[in-house]
Amino acid sequence: MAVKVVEKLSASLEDYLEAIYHLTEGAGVGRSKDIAERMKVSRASVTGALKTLSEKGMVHYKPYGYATLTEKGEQIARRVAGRHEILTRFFGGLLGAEPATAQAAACRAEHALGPEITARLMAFMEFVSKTQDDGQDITKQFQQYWKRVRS
Amino acid sequence: MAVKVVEKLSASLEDYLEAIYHLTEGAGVGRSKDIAERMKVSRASVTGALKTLSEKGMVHYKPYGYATLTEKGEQIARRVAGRHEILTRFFGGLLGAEPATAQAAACRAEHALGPEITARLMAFMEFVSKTQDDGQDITKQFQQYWKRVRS
DNA sequence: TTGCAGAGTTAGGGGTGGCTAACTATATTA
DNA sequence: TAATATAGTTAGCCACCCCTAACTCTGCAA
Repeated sequence: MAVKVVEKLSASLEDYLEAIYHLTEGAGVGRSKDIAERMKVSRASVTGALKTLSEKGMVHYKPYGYATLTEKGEQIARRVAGRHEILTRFFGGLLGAEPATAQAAACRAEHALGPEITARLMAFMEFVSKTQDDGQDITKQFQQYWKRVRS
Repeated sequence: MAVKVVEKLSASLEDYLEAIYHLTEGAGVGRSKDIAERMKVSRASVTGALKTLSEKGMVHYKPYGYATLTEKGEQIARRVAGRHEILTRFFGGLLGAEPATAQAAACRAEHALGPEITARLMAFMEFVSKTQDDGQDITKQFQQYWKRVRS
């Protein structure tokens, strides 16, 4: 009578869910080829991943058909995408890294964050965006500091 | 005439270097058994990793002997340990997560950060520790915000 | 010096996840 | 409707990294 409350997914499978999530946004469909292109893997790898995700009840998938997320899959995809987004804003917006650099780091780090850290980081970004001192927010202050400090 | 400027190591191998680095600090030696215990892997896994790291010129290692880092290995280990440390301070010190939670997340995230993000994060932590507003540093302000916001 | 406990290694196996090559299904278009 | 291009799958391979079981080495104690 094992009831799996939390499905543990590998970083790789999480990435597939996230890709499908973004591809199916706005009436799009999850085509194998597009997933492969987006993730820069072969179509064969996508097939394998879809099979695994299907077995885990994360995607609706039939051979030669489109892939769509199940409720469970979408839930996880949203969470991963959320982490990705918050990290991108942190690395890019606050720390001031180049968009591409911030994106890449976020994609790698998103799997490392648990709910606790995620919640706190979200609150922190909110806190930062709300705090104003002398008409200057923390972002601006740090950007000045960074300019001064890097040489 | 290929000159490997940057040796790419897997997250796993980086972890082994970091473990050896910490074990050999303060006149200690890198014993296989201790590495295994620290990393919670079997001794057999350690042997395999040491062999690989030795081939890559990261550790001095002879069967049945102690492991020590080469200059190249120590350089990488320092970098990884530094990232670990800065992330722990960020997650724990600034965001206020429990030490164990912060540690664990840092260990997972340390491999995801490139030099650019690392440098900026270090500067940010420095900036935070130096900034004082109304006799309150950002850490304290955020902790108050967090208390208010979480429910 | 011998023998034994504990440390270290080897052999073999499993899971994941990527790849290419070759095959099959689908869909488009003439 | 039949040919063909494109999308998708399958099969087989490799790399990584972990495991257990069984063997070997080393150093210490009797």
